Amino acid sequence: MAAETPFPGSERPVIVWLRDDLRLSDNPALTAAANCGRRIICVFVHDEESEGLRPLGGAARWWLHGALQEVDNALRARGGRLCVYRGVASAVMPQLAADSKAAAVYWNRRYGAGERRVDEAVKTALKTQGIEAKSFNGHLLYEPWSIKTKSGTPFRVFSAFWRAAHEAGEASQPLDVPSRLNLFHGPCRQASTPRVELADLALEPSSPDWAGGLRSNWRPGEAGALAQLEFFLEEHLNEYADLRDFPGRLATSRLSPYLRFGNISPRQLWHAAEAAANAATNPGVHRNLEKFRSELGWREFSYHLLYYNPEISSQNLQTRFDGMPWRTDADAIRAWQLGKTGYPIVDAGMRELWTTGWMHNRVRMVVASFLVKHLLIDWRQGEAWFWDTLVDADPANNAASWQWVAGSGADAAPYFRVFNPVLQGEKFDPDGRYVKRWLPELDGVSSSVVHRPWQRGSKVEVYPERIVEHDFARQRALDAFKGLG
DNA sequence: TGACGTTTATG
DNA sequence: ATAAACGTC
Repeated sequence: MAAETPFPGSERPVIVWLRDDLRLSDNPALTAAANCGRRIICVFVHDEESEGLRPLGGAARWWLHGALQEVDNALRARGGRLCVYRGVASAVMPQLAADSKAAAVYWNRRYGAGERRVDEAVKTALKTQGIEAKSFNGHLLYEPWSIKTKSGTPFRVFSAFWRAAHEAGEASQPLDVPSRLNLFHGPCRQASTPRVELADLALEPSSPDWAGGLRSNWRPGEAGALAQLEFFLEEHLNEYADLRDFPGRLATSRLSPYLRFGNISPRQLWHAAEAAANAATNPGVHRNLEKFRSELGWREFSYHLLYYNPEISSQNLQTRFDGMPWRTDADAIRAWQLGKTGYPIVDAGMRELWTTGWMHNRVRMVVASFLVKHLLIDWRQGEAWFWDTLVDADPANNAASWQWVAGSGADAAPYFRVFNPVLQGEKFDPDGRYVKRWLPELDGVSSSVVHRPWQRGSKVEVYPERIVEHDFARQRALDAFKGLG
């Protein structure tokens, strides 16, 4: 067969390398490519081989598939397509750039250690080939190196970090989808590495197909993100501060998986929330806006911690926790994973997670506290389960939040702060609406005992026995903490 | 972005 | 007698 030009056309194209920025709006790399006037090739490389890249969990893989599909659809609607490859990115990208005779490769930055190593290797290889490599900020309001203490060290306390972030200036305005995209629409051939179909990546579960609950609860991709944002701003922003902690109210934004894969950007949320607040007339608008923004702030802080603590998902930030006498208890872990601990608020959360790939934020704190403190099981076990089951499993947020709950984090909850799952349930799910949604065992149980079904008179016979009793577990956790010195 | 036992204030 | 307030984990 005669050799054919992999990417025909006389003019040298620009490659946009998409990663955790699966959107067309507010995408600085894409906008820069559009502005440079060259033809644009949009590329995704599925890299499961490079050292230091953590393989995605099952739920996240499902989301990634849907988000990539949506990017491809959006590009096709504009006369282009998404070119998908598989392999070691630091080899594939330079080869692809050479084969396509690209003038430049643009991407939005990542902040994990392994990801930065890969991106650095790509940049070095491209420059050796005389190809321009340029990176942008599409993932954060404030990149880690732009926020520092007066003495030049990274922040370790959220409130101080967030105050300094405000002083660093307002997040910049989001970019529109480029009005003119000169997209490449050819067959995406490459001489060295064959292009693959999205389905070839096998990101979706096949048999058994466990993704039904995910499919019926989520619509991955940019259009789904914008729809969810509009719904949240319309229905829930104006009661956000008061109701976000009540899992029965569905008052949170539910935007986390979209942020994780960059189906929407924090800059878009920052400014869209402000616009919605300005248009509202009810009292407390400012308080709700600031509360929502501070949740974006926690995400920023997590990325700050990840950048300065590359091993955050495997190493205690406070090394004294290395001496914690974690228990080995496979039965307890299994009961926790399955939502059969005997505590309704814990069990409801874990079943919501298993069914939908997501869990309400308040309940995440309760189930995490239960695993780490009541069961004395290493937070890394919980982090790993969340990594595999959450559609929003995020390299920064997941690890930083688990360490926060465990008490091993930088600015962590004190270890002696042990959530009482009964009181948390009664306080934040007073009518039992949330636990009943996920626990059919509790049908018809009165709200007065729905969070303590073992109590005499609750008439709950089928509910799992408590795997550990609260007072005992609390004391055991406090003793273990005291032993850390 | 807790819980809990104890003390103190108020009637 | 009950509820704030307080100290400790």
